[in-house]
Amino acid sequence: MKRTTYAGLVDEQLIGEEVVLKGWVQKRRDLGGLIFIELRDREGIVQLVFSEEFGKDALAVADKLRSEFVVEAKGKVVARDPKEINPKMKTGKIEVDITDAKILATAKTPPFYIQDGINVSEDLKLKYRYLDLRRPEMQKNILLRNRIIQSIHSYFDKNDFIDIETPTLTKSTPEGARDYLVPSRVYPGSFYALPQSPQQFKQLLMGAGFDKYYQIARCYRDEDLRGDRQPEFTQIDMEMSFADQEEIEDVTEGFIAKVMKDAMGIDVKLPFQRMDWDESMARYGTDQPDVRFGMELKDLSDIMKDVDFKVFSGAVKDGGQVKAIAVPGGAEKYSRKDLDKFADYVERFGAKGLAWLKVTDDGFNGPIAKFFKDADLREKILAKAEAKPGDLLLFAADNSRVVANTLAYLRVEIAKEQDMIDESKFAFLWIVNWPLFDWDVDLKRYVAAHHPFTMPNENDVHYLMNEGEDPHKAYAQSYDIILNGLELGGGSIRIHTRALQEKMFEALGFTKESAEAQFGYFLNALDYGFPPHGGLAIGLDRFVRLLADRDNIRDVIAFPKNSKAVEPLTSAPQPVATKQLEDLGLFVAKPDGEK
RNA sequence: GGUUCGUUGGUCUAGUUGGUUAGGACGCCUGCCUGUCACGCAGGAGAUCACGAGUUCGAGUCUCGUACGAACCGCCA
Repeated sequence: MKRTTYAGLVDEQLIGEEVVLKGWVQKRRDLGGLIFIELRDREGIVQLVFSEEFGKDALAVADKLRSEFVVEAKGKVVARDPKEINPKMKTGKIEVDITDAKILATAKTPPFYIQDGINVSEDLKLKYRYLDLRRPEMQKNILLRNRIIQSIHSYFDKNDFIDIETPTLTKSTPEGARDYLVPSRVYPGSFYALPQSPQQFKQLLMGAGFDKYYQIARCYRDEDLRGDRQPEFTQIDMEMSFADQEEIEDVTEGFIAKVMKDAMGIDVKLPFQRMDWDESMARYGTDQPDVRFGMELKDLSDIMKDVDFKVFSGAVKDGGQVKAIAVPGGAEKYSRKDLDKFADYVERFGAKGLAWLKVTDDGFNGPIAKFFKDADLREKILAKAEAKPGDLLLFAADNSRVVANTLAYLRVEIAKEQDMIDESKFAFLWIVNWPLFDWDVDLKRYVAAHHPFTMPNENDVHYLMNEGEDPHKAYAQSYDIILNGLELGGGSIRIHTRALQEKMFEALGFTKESAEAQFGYFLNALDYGFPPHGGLAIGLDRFVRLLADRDNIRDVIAFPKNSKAVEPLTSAPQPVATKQLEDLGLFVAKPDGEK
């Protein structure tokens, strides 16, 4: 018997027709001489009816059916009696009277229900991922991911981009994340690295004259995991020659608009909002702001620099800042206990505490209110913080980094608690004009804010090229794209001349020799006529996750790793046979405590 | 590397001040049932309370350690 349609696609159009369906038993309801089976496949569920009057043998088969048995069934689609219609089911107006049925596979009782919204540990779901993936919500996520991928291919193909594969066995690089290494059998002691991104190769492809490149590329980073981070992940990677920042942003907006239309049926408004990095840090304390709500950070440093409250005035005098957010109506909503909890939490950002004031009709309330009795001062604070009676003012006073982290966290957390976010909105935003360098506190040196191939702003090139100027003052032609307060991806215009690229390495603390050793092949390539070029990469998993409205990217990846980078289904990683290690010339040190 | 929380039949969970037979729901098995759709009814099986040590007359419960899991910080664009 050949399948004629999917269970989930049987509808009123097919009434009177004979259909052959194949799928899994979702549910069996045995009423004796009458058995109902809910049959599930990737498109949905339909009710099958087994009774002696339709097929005696089929009824005997139905008697044996259990959850998750695989079954094929032939029967006639019929309209249900009006009083038997199930409005909760998409296929609830019809059912299939089964004349023939056959069990294709039996099944053990699954360790969890194959249905949406189950409350089961992530561990168990990952161990039986093939069962987890049978659940409709997971099927939906994976199908959505497919739709998005097809949409991306179609967009880039139509716009004359060329899909080119780049190696996954490549060279380790010192900058950025920790590499996954692959030992070489042919050269014992030497290693390939799995790419953190196809960055170098896509630039070389521009040098090769391919002009417009894209790839849906797997990338690998050996760092600890988070809800939105997996050790292997997928990037929508693209690069264009002879394009400036604006053209690359246009292409990106075009592809995002197409994906939103194809996968979600949503028309997004173009162009997206653009904001300078400096402004984003000042107003939101983060480079990935959620602009779906206000409650912005207000700088009160000037007002606070001479107040009696030493925590504030001292922070300003030490070169730091005092900033605040005003929580609308927060004076009532937040108790001292709630605020203590926030204070505990923000300690992890380095904050020494959390100062707050409740705004009343005639002054301030709270432990530090006594320092702010002066009416003039109060007016200044209220005006600057844009606060009114009934609001709660939350302050951070410290260096700019601690202040930003603390208030950025509180802003988002409180907005979530107070339902201030319109969840139906998709707020895309470009963050542009990044610093070219970042000071790394631990390494005590400058690192590339984006990566070492990023082009400085046209007007800042002199900081690098002229002797005696400070290269670290330069800003970059780089851009990140933010969706609902989460970084989707980013890119930059790249350096395409050897002279500037060498200066860049120099500014990052490379010696001529170390730059040559690490990136010599790339510097040499730049000698042979590279076009001006730039590009961008977007995290596919994160993008799909946001569109699927899930909390964790695991939900949009078929076989993800758990939070300890283990894949519970296969139990990878695993030790390997000594012979394999010998072939590779490897010797494994025993963990501490073992003999 | 660090912080916090967790681990009780297949699953989710209750478990009091440390006390006698570890309770419930769903699922599973058997039987009955021709209009169910969270089907119903009757009966039944199913637990090394993660592991190890300690305190105690007595530990699911208290203490310490270990393993595993989750979230977060560090790390990572």
